[in-house]
Amino acid sequence: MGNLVIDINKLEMAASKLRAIAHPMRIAIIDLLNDSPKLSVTEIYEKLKIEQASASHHLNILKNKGVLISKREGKKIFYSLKNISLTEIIECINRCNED
Amino acid sequence: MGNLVIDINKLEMAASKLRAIAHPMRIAIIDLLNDSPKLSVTEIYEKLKIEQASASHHLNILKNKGVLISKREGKKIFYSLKNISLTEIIECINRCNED
DNA sequence: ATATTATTTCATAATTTTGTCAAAAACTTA
DNA sequence: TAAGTTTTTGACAAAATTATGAAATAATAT
Repeated sequence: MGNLVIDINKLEMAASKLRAIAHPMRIAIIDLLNDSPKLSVTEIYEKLKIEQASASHHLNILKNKGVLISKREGKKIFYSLKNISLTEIIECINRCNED
Repeated sequence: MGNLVIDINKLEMAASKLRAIAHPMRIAIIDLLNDSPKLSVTEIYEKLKIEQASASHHLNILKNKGVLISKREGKKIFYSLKNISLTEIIECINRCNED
């Protein structure tokens, strides 16, 4: 009785992951990466017409939340959607939205 | 190409729902309601030792996000977990946390 | 070393969330 | 109707979170 049924840490992780994704510029980044297997920071900031540092910042947020992965190849660092990818996330969202 | 795959509205709804739940006092409220089928606002604020208005605000947030439902009976208004309840939410969280 | 690419840090601005108070509303009972 | 409960609402300031831009730093390739 009265025992905490919900793990507040997991909740906060999930909430912060969704919050991270629910941002116009980051949606745009995810959208770009949904069409290309991988893109460098330069490609991303040029396509989206934002500053490099800004792109890096957003990419880092998405990486920290486990949405993206990065891999260096020569000079550049390429970002990709983490394999489990969007369909899983979207399924989760829809589940959360069921009323 | 470049078409928005994610519905930003659904994302924001899910994010805000999780954010609503991921709050210590609201977790406590959900926890209380997990043990009782229904509780009045008075019962809740007394058990949690918070102000009535504060309880009402939190309850309203949870109700707006579809976590709780309310029903008037005589003088009092009783809140309950919305039937789909916690197991669904917890499953969703765990899904979201899969790495 | 130099140029390129990306990250990190820092300051600051903007936004969101919270808590509290007082007033209003909804309802019941006498 | 008047008086008493119970709950909601709105307004406001404090606190916390998030966003943004500029400059410094790091890592790599040639």
